[in-house]
Amino acid sequence: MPRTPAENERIRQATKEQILKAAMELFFSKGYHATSIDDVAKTAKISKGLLYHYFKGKEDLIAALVDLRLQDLLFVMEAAAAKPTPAEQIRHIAEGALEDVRRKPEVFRFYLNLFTQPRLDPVVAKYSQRLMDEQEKQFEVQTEMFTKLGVANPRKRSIYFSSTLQGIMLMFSTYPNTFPLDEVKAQVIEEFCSP
Amino acid sequence: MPRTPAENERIRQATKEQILKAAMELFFSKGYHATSIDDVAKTAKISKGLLYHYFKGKEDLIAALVDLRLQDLLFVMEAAAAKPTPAEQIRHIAEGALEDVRRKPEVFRFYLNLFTQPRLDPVVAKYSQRLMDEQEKQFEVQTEMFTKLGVANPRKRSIYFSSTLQGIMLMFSTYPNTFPLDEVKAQVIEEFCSP
Amino acid sequence: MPRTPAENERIRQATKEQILKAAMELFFSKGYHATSIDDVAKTAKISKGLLYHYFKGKEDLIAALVDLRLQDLLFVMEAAAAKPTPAEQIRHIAEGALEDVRRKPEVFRFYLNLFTQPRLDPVVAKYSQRLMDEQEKQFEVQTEMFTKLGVANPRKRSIYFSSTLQGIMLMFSTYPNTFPLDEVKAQVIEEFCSP
Amino acid sequence: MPRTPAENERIRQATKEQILKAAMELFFSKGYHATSIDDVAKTAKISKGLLYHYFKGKEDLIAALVDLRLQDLLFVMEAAAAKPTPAEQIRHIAEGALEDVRRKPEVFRFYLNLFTQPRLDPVVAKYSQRLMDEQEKQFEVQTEMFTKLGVANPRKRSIYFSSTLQGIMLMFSTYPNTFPLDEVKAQVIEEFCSP
DNA sequence: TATGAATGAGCTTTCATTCAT
DNA sequence: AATGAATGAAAGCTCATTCAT
Repeated sequence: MPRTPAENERIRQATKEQILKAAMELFFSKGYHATSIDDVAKTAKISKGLLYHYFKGKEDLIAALVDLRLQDLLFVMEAAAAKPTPAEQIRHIAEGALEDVRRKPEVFRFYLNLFTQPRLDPVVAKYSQRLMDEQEKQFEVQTEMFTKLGVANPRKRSIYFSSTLQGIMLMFSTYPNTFPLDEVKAQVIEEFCSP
Repeated sequence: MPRTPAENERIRQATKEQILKAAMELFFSKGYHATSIDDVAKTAKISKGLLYHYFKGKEDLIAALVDLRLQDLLFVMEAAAAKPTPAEQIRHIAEGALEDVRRKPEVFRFYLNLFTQPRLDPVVAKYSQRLMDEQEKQFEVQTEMFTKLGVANPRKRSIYFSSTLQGIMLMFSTYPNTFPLDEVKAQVIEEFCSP
Repeated sequence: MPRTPAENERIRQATKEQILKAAMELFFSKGYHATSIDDVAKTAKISKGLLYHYFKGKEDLIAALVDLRLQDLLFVMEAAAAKPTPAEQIRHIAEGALEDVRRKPEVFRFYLNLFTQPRLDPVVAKYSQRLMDEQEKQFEVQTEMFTKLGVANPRKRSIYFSSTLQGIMLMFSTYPNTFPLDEVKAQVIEEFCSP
Repeated sequence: MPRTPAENERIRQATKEQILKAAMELFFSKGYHATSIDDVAKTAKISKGLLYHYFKGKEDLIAALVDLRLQDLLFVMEAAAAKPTPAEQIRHIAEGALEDVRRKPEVFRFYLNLFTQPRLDPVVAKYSQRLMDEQEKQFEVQTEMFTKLGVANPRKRSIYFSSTLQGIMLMFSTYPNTFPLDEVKAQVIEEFCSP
């Protein structure tokens, strides 16, 4: 008797997750190009063939990871938007971003690396672009928050805020052991979360 | 009739530069992994064999590019150190960095990409490390400047300054057409160059 | 409640036919090598596993198709042999063959393609051989017909007849839209069906 | 000192020929699909890499072979056209074709196999098409010859001639040991080369 | 009878590097 | 100093077939 569709679906999801987990682990530590499909399959303890049963190819793996990342970013943004005051909203963005990088600096590092990929890389560029597009969308929302906060030049303020935040995350993910994240975080919040 | 040794040396230097120029052009636009040795040789209009005569391999090319970059960074730092007052020194660092990224955003982007390379990439990681080491050294010098400037917590201030600067460069190199670099630059200088 | 054995048998036959129909459709249009087992199963709307339940493998599919083809050829030959006079017998062969190719040029094309397969193709060659063997057997029967017809050199005549017929079928199946099959058929019959 | 361009060209041509010869040998005996690039490289006694240095891929090999074939066909046709009378022209076509298949039945067989490839085979179909196109062009020329010969319905006559010729070649290449080519050839010439 | 997840051998192709000249 | 023919390891991917259910 064949497995039930539900059972199959369960197996599918479990295996896909297993594969994505392996891909993450390897991409994060060795990078996309230095990771081979064979590596991923071995790490996920499945055959290469099965990997191709679930993903169209190596590129599909990074596409899936980028999708997950975009969901995460969106999630933080939505949680921020749900806050009652603009000050709290901006504070949530800052804290969300900084706590995220604190927990998994190498993950941030990986996506930043993807983000800074040369624009003509034949495979990776399009995922870099997706991340940039999302960031741009979120930037608009964030500018609106600064407007409501009542600062003088909200667009410029928003840019400066994003730059500072990105810079901190970049620095922290580079020197996770020595960077004084708490202090810096406090200063950011002090500086940007009051009108 | 054989060339003179001096003539030979001139040709050698010219050819090496030609190769490095080609490598830069390609690495900056397509990235290290997507660029093949064949590409570099063709772009430099020389044979693959000759390329291997001057450079040990593909990795040696990126090593040379990183060396050039380190020289550039050092040069800015030395010029800054030569300024009479700490305020001017810090201002020079900020202006040097920002004008550099303004001129060649894709170059900064490339080195930032290298900088954020996963730590276990078997070939690229070590150049990533070199850039990090140099940045750390410069950070110490810069902290000294902030000390002389007389700010309360110079180490923290220096970190915050670096983060901001790096963040701005990252953002500008991502959105070179819309980022208001002049305004932001003015603000940075205002914020960090007075005690 | 279990199915009756008769019911089971009916389902078996229906499924096998479904699979063979799918295989035909795909082999005829894309060819044996370009058709995957997955294609066949999907087209037949059954699972891969079930396909393997009914057929030993991909090769078994082509074996079944060749068997069907041989039956068809045999059928025409037997119908011809049943005709009262040799002239009518030969005429029946010609008409049978030409009407067959008229109806399904791509089918003839496929078997001709199989027929002309290189002799060392590790999987397909043996089916090519079967078709050749059958044709040879039929050729003997046909030569006997020409003998009865009373032509001078019946063997040579039979060969010439077969060649002409095969040539016409080849040409028609290549240019089904422009080839004047009726005219040519009439000429063939005129030329070969009188002593 | 590097090799001279002329010397390089000589090496290139020799190696390319070596590869094409190996490809022919294998394609003719095992078929396109059953022949791997590895087979070809091993037979040509070169590395796989070198094969790709000279040919873009497996498909490029068959493209080259088809080009050679088209040249051969064209050559026969031009030689025929150079004959003074239409009867001699047609005779030359018949003899050219039949002598060619006599010499290398497996070559004809291979190209016929290619010619009869299913129309949707993703790689091979286009070369099949090229052969068909060329045959159609030659058919027009041949029809003109029959017109000059003064037969009643030259187009039909030309079709019938081509069909017969193709049929003979098909039969001979199938049964090269028993097919009475000389006799049949004589009959063809008798039948088609007089007004 | 029926499913589709899972395997693994083998394929085409790329590319850093070497080597004869 | 200079060329480009030649190599070979390793990559991404396909697919006939098997197997647990």
